[in-house]
Amino acid sequence: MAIELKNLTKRSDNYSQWYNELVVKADLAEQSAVRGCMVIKPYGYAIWEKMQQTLDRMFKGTGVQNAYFPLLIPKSFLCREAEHVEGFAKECAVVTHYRLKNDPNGTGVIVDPEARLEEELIVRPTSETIIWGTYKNWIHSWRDLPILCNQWANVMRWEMRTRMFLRTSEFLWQEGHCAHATAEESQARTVQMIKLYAEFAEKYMAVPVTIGVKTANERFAGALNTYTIEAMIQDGKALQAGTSHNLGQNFAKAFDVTFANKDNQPEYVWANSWGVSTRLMGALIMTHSDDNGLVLPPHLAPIQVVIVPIYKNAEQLAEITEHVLPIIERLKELGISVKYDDADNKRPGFKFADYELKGVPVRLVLGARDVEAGTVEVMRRDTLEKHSAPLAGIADYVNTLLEDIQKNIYDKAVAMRQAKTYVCDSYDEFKERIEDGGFFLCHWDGTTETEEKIKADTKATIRCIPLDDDNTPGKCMVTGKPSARRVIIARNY
RNA sequence: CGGGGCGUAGCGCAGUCCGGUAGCGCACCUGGUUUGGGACCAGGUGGUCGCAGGUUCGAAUCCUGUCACCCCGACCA
Repeated sequence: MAIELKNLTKRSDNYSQWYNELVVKADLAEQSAVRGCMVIKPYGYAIWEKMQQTLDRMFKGTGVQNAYFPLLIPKSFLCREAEHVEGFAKECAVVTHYRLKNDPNGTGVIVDPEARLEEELIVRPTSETIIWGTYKNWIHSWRDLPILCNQWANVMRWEMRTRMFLRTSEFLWQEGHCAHATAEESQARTVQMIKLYAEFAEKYMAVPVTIGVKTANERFAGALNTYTIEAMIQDGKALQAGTSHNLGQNFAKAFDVTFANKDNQPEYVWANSWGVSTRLMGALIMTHSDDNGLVLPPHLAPIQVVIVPIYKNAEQLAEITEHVLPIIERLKELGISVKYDDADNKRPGFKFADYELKGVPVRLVLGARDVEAGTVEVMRRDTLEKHSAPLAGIADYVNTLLEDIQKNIYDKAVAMRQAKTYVCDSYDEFKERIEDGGFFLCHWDGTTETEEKIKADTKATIRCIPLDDDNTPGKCMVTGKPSARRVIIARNY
């Protein structure tokens, strides 16, 4: 198949199309028959699985256990927390009937009007309500706390406009829901989990992120505080990659979840919830990819090394394979996933392009020439550089190279973000420069009005109030009123 | 819900203005030659032109209606 990806550039006006085409051609996903939903194909899902496995390991290291709660939520549950229902009501899919029947007027089936549910069920947009409805029965005493549960699930938000991985009607995610005996413990857990997400993003995805707090405007519906990790995409836009919410006692009060504390006094429990979704796939793709396709970080690449033999006939292939097998064995010993592509229905040039498109970090090529010279050609996906290396000890060499690539693409992403992060004190200058994207570090007077003015004027929003140590006060860029510190303002996905 | 666009083979498109045998590229099948950066030659398979009406001897093309999907907004992780 001819791949035309190289004809696209990453100018911001067609970045979206470029991204879409990349997702489809790299065989990650495709649009489904259901509007706004996507089919994740095996290769795309393999990357998601790597993410899942890594996150799961990290969660378990903090004492979190996996559980599963129902897909359908009674409407009355969702309505219990006022802000929560306000936040999600506009985008919920609703189950109203439980049966179909043959259409009496012809062919096909219709919804049986007799089978109307007494109470409608909502397809979960998130699970706080059903989980707190359940936790109520689990929690009686301070000895039952904390409860640290996570679930891997799908959720549905009936978005008007969708984009593959970044915003689909149905998406896969993980949602953690913790119940604690004290406000301090719950707050500590909220921060712990956002930091865990940041570590995952930087160490495994090689995506640098900024940890921060959301403004009241951008906060999760029903939360006291929302912590976020914000990544920067190659076109300079921001992408919220994960959130952790301190829910205070809001949900405990809504669902009447109390426990007897050590003084035998009833007390509402303290809650937090945190999640990351298949949106991380979007962040991964948009951060590293180039015009040749995906660039996957070695720590998450389903195939870390591909070996392509060059041969003219079966005898040559047999000879090359003899040299390749020990390499594969040694790579596997080192825990490296390797694919030996000796298929003879595709020519080498096609394979090269195809594995580049799919972002495989390292390619080894072995032909008669190499066998004779005792060498192998090594190509690294991040820089597209190739060179010859000795066949002896090649697996260990590749092992080091993979770490090199991991570090390099992270450094590159950091440099890109650095180059597009600006300190700005003039609103006029801001309005002009925001058109080209980037993070703007600006002073803000802390009011929702100013935030909304910025949004109305420029379509940019306050992405977060960073958690870093730079707490220099100043004057609001817009109103001139006092500001405690700079915040990140950007356009976002 | 506003503003644009599109619907013709599995995919990407031309043909529509001006009605007259359904076309091209890729993919697929067969045979051969190839194989160190997306192979080439020859032959072949495949389509109720989104759907429903209408005009006409005749409609992918004109008229009316309708349904999808895509992009840009509003909304949002």
